Amino acid sequence: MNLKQLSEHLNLSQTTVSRALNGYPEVSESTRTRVLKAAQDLNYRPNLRAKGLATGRALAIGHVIPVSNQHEMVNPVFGDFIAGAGESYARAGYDMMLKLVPDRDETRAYEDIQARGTVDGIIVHGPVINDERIALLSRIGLPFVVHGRSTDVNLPYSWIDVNNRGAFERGTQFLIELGHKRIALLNGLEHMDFAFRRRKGYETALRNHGISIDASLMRSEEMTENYGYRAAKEMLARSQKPTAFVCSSIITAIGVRRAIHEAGLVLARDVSIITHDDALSYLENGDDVPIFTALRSSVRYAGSEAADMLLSLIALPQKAPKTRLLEADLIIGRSTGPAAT
Amino acid sequence: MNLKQLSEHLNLSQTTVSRALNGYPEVSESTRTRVLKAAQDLNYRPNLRAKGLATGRALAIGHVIPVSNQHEMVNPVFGDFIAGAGESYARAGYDMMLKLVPDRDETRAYEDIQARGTVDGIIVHGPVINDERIALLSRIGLPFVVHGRSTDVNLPYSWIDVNNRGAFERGTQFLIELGHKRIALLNGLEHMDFAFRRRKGYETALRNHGISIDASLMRSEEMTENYGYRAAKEMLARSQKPTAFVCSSIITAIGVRRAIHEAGLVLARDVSIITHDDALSYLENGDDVPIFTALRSSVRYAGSEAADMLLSLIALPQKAPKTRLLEADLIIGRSTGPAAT
DNA sequence: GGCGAAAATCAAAGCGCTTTGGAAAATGCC
DNA sequence: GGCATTTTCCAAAGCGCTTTGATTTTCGCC
Repeated sequence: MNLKQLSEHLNLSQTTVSRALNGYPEVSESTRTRVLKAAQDLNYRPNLRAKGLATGRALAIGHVIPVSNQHEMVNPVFGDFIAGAGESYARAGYDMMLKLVPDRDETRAYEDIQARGTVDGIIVHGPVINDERIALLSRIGLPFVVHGRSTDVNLPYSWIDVNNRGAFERGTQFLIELGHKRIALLNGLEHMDFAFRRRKGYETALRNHGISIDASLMRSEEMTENYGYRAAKEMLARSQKPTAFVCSSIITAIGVRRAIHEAGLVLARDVSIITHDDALSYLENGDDVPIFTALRSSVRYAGSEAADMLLSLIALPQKAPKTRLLEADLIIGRSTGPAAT
Repeated sequence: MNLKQLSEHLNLSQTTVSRALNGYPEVSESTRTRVLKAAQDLNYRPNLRAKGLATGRALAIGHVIPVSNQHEMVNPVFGDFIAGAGESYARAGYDMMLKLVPDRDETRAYEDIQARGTVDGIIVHGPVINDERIALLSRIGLPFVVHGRSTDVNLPYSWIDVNNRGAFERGTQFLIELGHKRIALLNGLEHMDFAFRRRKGYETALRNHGISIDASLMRSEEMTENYGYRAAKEMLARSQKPTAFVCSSIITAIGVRRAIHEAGLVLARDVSIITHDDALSYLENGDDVPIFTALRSSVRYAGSEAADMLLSLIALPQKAPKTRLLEADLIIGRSTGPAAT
C-alpha cells in the first residue's frame, strides 16, 4: 500500500492525501478525517526512504561509537545511554542508527555519514582530550551533540556531561574528611576526557588539604573488574597501603572489593571505597542502602537529554550550541568509614 | 556532489557512471578507472536514501529490542552482541538500526518496520517461550534471525543460540560430581526462552542423579547483582543451606559472592558457584585463572555470526532457514570445590 | 444571481539513484 | 569494404514521497 494506491482508493490526488496525512492546513477537515481513517484501515505507512529523499531529512539519528583496535572493549555504559535516547527518539518518530567506527579512519567515516544522508544528526560518544571530531563535524555542518566534553577544544559545540571534576573533588574530599590520607585513584583511560577531569578533581581535593600527590597510588586503565582487583591487590600488599580507593566505575569497585576480601581486610572498616556510579540498570548499587558510597549520575537520563538536545538542534538549526552540566549525587553507602588509625 | 554532477564533470551519462561505480560489466575498463578516480578525487558518495529507493534495498539491518514496562532493565549483554554484529555489517557495507519497542504494541511495530522500508532484515532479541513475533515476521515476509530460540514455536525460522539446556545440565552435573546435593538455581526470568531451557538442564541433571527438585532453591528474576545477593543471603540463612549455586549471569554470581562473604563463609570451600558467562568485554571472568567456574559462550561472537547469517539470508532469500547451536565451554575457576561434608 | 476572494483540490516536477530498452561505436569475419 | 555481432554508452522511466504553481470549488456579499 503506497500513497498512489491510497489516493486512488480515495479518489483524491496524492497531493491532497499527503497533505491530509501530514497535517497541512490546505485540506478540509472532512477529507482529512476521511483520509486518516482510510490510512488506518488500509494499514498505510509512508515509505521513509522516499519521504527522506523528498524532504531531505532522514528522520534518523546516528550514534557513533569509536572502537579502537587496542581496546576491544564495549563501553558498559552504552546500553543504558541508548535506552534513554531511544525513548526520546521514539516519541519524536526518529530512528536510531548505530555506527561502530574504527578510530583510524574516523574522518572518512564522518564524511561518509554526512554524504550518505542516512541521518540528520549524530551523538558523539567517548570524547577524548582535544577531540578532533568536533572540529570536523562543525566544518561539515552535521548537527551533533557530544556525550561528554573535550578539554582543549575551543570551538563552541553542544554537549551534555557530568561534572566529573566536581564530583571527584567532592568524593575525594569526603574521604579526606573521614581521615583518609593515602587515597588511591583507579581511573579510566586518561586520554578520555571524563577520566582526565576526574583526576583533576581528585588532585584538587588532595591539594586543598595539603596531601601530596603520590603517583604510585594512581592508575589509569580500561575500567574492568580485573583491573580493580589487580591494582588493589598490589597496593594493599604494600607496607604503606592506601586506606581508601576512588574508582571510576562500579565494576572496578567490585574488583577492588574482591581484592580487599582476599587480603583478609574488611570493607569500610579497614579500607574504604568510593566510586562513580552511572546508575546502570543491571548494576544497581544496592536497593535500600547503597553497597558503595558513590557519585551517582544516571547515564540513561543523560541519553534521553542528549537526544532531546539534538532533536531540538535539528529542528532549529540556527540556534546556538546547547550545553548541559549534570551534577552527580554523593550517596553514602556501606563502603566508607573513618580511616583506620 | 551527486551522480548528475559527477557524470557531467566526466562527460558521461549517469547510467554509465552508475554502472562503472557498481561494477557492472557493460562498461570499458578504461572508463571505469576514469570514473573511479574522479569519484575518489571529488569525494563522491552515493546518497543511500536514493539508492535504497531505486533498488528497494535499505542496506541496513534492524535490531529490535523489546522493552517491557515492568522491567526497565537494559540487557547488559546487548552491547557486546551489537559490537560483534557491527563488525559484520561494516564489512558488508550495511548500517545498523536500533529500535526499542515497548512490548505491548509489538505487532504494530514490526509491521511498521516492514512498511517504512528502512531495513532489509532484523535481528530479534530476547525471544520468550512461544514468541508470537516469529509467526508475525514469517507472515509479513521480513527476513530475520532470532538470537535465541522459542520453545513451542513450530514454524521453521533462523536462529543462533547457545545450548543453554546442555550447558546447565553439564554445569549442574559438575557440581553433583563434586558431592553437592543442595544446589540452588538463580535463573533469569523464566518466560524468557533461554532461562526456561536452563532450568530444564538443571532439573535434568538433578533427576539423572536422583536428587529431588526443591522449589525453594529455585529463583527466577531479572539478573541483577542485588538479586543474587538477596536470594543467596536468604538461602544461606537457612539451617539446611545450599552448598552450591548455579547462576544465569556473572552479575548475579557477583551478588551471590557478596552474600557468601557477608555470611562469613568462604567461596569454593563452604559454598560453590557456577555461572553462565557471556564473556562480556567489561566483565571478564578473571584473566589467568577464572574467578568463577563458568559455562562460557561469547555473546560477541554470537552477534557477529547472527549478522552474517542474516546477511546471507537476505542475499539468497529462497534459502531455507539457517540455525546454529553454539556450545558453551565449561571452564574451571576458583569458585567451586567439593561439597563441605 | 453574479462577482471576487478564500478554500480545496490537482497535475506535474523533483529528490538522487538504478535499470530498461535502444542507439552508437567498435570489432570480427568473409 | 560491408555485414552481423559485440561492446560501450545513453535517454528516459521509475522508485514513493513532497511541494510548487495552477485550477476548480465553495462561500460571502451586494
